[in-house]
Amino acid sequence: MPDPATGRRRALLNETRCQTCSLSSLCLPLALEVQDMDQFEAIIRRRPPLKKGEALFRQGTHFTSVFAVRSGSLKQVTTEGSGEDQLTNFYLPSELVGLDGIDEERYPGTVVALETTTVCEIPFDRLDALSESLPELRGQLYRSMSKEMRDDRRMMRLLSRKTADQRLATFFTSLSDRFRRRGYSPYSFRLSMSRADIGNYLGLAVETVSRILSRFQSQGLVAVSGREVNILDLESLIEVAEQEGCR
Amino acid sequence: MPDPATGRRRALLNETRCQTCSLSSLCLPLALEVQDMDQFEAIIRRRPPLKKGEALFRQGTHFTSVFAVRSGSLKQVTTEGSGEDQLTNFYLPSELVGLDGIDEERYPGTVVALETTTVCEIPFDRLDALSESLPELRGQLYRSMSKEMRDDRRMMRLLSRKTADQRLATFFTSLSDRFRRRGYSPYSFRLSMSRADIGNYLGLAVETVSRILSRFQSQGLVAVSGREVNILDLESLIEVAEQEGCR
DNA sequence: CGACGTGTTGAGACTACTCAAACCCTGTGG
DNA sequence: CCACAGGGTTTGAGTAGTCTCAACACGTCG
Repeated sequence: MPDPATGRRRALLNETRCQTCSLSSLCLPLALEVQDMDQFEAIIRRRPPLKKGEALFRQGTHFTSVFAVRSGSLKQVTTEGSGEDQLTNFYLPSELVGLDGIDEERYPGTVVALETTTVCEIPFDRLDALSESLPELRGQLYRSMSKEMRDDRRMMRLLSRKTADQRLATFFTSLSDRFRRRGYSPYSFRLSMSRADIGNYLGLAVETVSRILSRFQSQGLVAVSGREVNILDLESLIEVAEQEGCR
Repeated sequence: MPDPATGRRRALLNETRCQTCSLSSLCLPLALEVQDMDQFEAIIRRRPPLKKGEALFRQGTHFTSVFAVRSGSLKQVTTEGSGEDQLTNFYLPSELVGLDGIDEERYPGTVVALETTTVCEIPFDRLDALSESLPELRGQLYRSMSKEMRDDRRMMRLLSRKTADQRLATFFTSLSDRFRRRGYSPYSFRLSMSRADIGNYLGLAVETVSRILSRFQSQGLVAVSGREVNILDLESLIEVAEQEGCR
């Protein structure tokens, strides 16, 4: 009879195998050959699952690792001065958290789990060293950072040019797309974030988020019940998100 | 008597020497040892100066190189859909342009010179290859990208939480700081961008920019005459930029 | 059952936008 | 040398979208 503790340990080890991970086609080692993946897996550290509301790391603490989301979701919140918080990002499975901490060697925001969440910890010094001998890994790292910069620019455009309606529509179509890419339904999903989070992220008051959601519902674009979302007319939603010259 | 053409050629070559460049302490090779810098210089390509209004590259064209600004300034403009342009960044000397094109291998925006501008072209495949053998270069590249991500987050905060006054004040204090770091006066400088550019960047109408500048002037914070700027009270300007709970 | 967190709805206020017109440089051509 | 055109900038008046404040509804958990 096998020792249950060892069995559990082996199971945990197994879970960190990138080769068996369903996200491998989206995650950092995506471009790696099988033999290289072993090296990559060797530097990954397992983390116990985070409970809802738990912090992965806090703003200002020393930067040591980046993290790949394995399951669940997180938000990044930055507190500047004595002002109020700014929610700068939501992270879904396969996405890389913490890359913006490299420069100053401190995390520029607190990252909090929105639900039970598991992550792979990737110590950055080891990752950097490994990226020396694995050009594909290095390339993927450059691409990840570059993509995040592009996404940020898109967000800046949203915040400076789009109306509240367009922002919400963009938020939902973008979420839908991210779920689709990860193999989930693009039409039906559960929001792990509160209305307040959405508002903070999109630069809108909670009330505005709520109002517009109600209107979308009455227009037959979506069916929202609490945090449960059904997208009824993705086409029109995309149209709202991208309509121009509204201002 | 030396051939004037060769002389000119030699002068051009000389200008691309990082070791004699006044920006070396801010630029990409900042962390390199003298012997490594030679290797880095070997991959840099000289570009003829850009005239005001000329494009360094256009949105959607194939990504090949990143560029370090040597003198002058540029703006990055992204056109999405058939909507209007969004100005996503201004680039000053020593800053790196084009990093957001790595991911999709296409430049996500058109970058245009705001005045006569010289840049160093750094072919990315060569840079990537060199970053394999020069850990300091690789680290600096990671840091540059990470910093740009942090700056983007700060911009998102500005766009979603700050009033028009705060945005303008932030814009000026930030410019002032960037000039100071580059050895120019932090109090007196010439804007290379138009009011329209500033408005587009900050998510404000031109008229709003103009109005608030007039008010800042009457409040004794700055003296503005056309594109000539004198910061009279940097302290107060910073205070305006960071005041909280204004909304 | 009551309390709390979360979400919804309503009314009024305010910031920044749009439209419109005037102003001011700079360069150009007579 | 001046008149004039044209872009960029400033100022004014009215409007509209979003915020704030406030009350209320819903659901969950002790």
